[in-house]
Amino acid sequence: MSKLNAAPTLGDVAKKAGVSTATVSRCLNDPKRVVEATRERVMSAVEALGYTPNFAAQVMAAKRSLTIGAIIPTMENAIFARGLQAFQEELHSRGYTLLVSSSAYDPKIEKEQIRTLVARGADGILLIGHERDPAIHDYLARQNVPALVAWSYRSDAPLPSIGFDNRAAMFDLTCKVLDHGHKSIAMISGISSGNDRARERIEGFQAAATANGLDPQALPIIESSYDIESGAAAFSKLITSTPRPSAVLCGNDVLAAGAIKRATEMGLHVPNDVSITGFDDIELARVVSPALTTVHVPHRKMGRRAADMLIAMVEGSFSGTSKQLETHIIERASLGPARVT
Amino acid sequence: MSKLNAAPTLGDVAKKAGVSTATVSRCLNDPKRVVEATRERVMSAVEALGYTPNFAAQVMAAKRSLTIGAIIPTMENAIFARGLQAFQEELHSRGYTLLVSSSAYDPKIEKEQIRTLVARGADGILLIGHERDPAIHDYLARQNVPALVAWSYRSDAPLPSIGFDNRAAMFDLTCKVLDHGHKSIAMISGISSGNDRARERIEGFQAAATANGLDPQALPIIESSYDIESGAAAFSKLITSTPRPSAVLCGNDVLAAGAIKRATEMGLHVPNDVSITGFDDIELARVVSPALTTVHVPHRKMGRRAADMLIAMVEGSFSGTSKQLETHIIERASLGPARVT
DNA sequence: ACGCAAAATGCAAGCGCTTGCATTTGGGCT
DNA sequence: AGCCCAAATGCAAGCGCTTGCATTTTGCGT
Repeated sequence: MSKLNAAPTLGDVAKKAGVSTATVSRCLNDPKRVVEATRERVMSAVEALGYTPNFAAQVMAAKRSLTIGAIIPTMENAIFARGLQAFQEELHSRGYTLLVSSSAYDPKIEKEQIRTLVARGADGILLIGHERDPAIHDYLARQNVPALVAWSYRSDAPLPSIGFDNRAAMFDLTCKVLDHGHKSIAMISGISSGNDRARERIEGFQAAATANGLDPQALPIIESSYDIESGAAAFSKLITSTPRPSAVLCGNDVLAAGAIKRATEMGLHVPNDVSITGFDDIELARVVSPALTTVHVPHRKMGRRAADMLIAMVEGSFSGTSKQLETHIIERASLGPARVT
Repeated sequence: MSKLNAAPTLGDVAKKAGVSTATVSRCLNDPKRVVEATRERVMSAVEALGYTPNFAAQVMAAKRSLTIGAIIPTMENAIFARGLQAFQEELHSRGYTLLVSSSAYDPKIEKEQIRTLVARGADGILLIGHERDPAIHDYLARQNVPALVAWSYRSDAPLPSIGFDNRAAMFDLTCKVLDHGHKSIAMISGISSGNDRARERIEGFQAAATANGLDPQALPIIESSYDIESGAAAFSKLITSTPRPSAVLCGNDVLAAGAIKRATEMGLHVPNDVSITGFDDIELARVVSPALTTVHVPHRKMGRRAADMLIAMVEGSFSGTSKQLETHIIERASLGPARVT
């Protein structure tokens, strides 16, 4: 059945156990369909040969891979780590395997990765954010691969989603900052192009300003890529604005960590000289000093629910409704009252 | 060839282009073997149908997947992130795809993941560290899947490796700390069981102590899992030792970040009251304050070279020699002179 | 003992692709 | 025009597994 020194196949096991390949297959996939005595014989043959099923062949024959793909914008910081971890744990407990790849926030790469995951037989795909070429939806529909969007809730989007309201969360946080008496505020955002989460957070920021009688056009906003150094650089620029901001709201915790770092390097005390806030509440938020006031996102819950929903979609028992989760503000030392001038 | 509303196959493309499946296949994999006119016809059929090759079928027929698997102990912190990123970039540029999974530092899980990756047709596998059940080597040999060990160099190990000398690096760092006049030092290590890197770092620490006239048995060492909170907890314990350590060396930067955090919370100034060092030089080392004195590891270089070596192994052109890389100490503010008492 | 339905197992047809080998085609020469 | 060889293409056999259907075995009731 197979040459010397090659991996053993189902056929090898079957021959050794004196049964047909069908029986071996059933023994492995649905043991109760095989009588005890036979099963034992087969299992010990499997053991003796060190047999491992060939995944490609399984996928091909069964037309299902029990594999879910996820494409996240970046693995370089921990923004998605906790949620993804929970996602994967839940998938695992349901018998699915997770394949992850990162798109570096590039729509071209994301498109490529989607094709790759589909080609690899992913039964379903998890995507981040709603914004992408509609052709992708057609492609996924044509290939019969369900997809779910996470980290961003929207009820009217082409793909079902699970997440929270980025705009409202940032609105609330901005209000909280203004409540501390800050009049001159600024924002360091992630790159908003192709990133609905970043854009919605900007909108929330501006809307809160408007609602509190500030002119949103007058508030400086710098877009920056999501790493600590860029956050630091953006802070440097922002802090020279006139009037100098007394509070800088950041699009996520990584940017905020960069801002704090730079502020400290410049001899500014946080929050006495300048308040800084983050978004996401990743571990980093508690490590920097002072610890970050930030928006807590229920990462693990989101991951678990995402797994639930996507599996339901794959198995054809999906209700079709998107799911919105709540966020809340965590106050830590990086936000203080505006200094009286 | 294929039913309505199902993904198009090679056969569909062939029919549409009026050629055989063989020609389509060659067109896609080795275009120069097909004459221009035909190629164009085929390509536009591919385009029109939105055809994507079925990966499982390709693997099955070609018996090669152009996929490399990597199993790392954890994705939860950034220890392996940079190296893995470089590894993946290099693989990508050579036409290979990377599949990553994490073992949570559990040998059982690692074993399982190895089988999974092999079953998925990985052409080669990257592992971290040398310590594992020898049966795994047999299994890999039997399945004809080459494996390379990274993050730990050893010339006499069963598997070829690329990495650095963890023992020597920690030895040097410890000497450096002692040079600063510290007499009472302690270490927070990762869990050494099943982790040769952690164990070698402990050895280096103890050897340096011995070489400097200290009794290594007298130096407190706490093993702790690799996260910030555990590092903080370990620091709490350590700092109550008698005599109180004036310098705490940590097995990696994450532990050191936890130690700094706790020290600060306890009102201890780093480095005036206590010096703290890390290992790995990940981004976190520069974010914490004070920034960490640590061992710089050439992550990106290691990743790139690992890709080189593993591809060579897969393609059968491997020299067989392991590769050792150099590390060096980065001095930042977290290490200061011992206080004169 | 015998007959029968149910349980257990076997048969064999694919799944979509690659590739060695056979066949056809196309040019360049004579 | 007629040949010949190389280039282009087609044929068809797998790759290792799952699964619908057919066949055999088992266990019971009578």
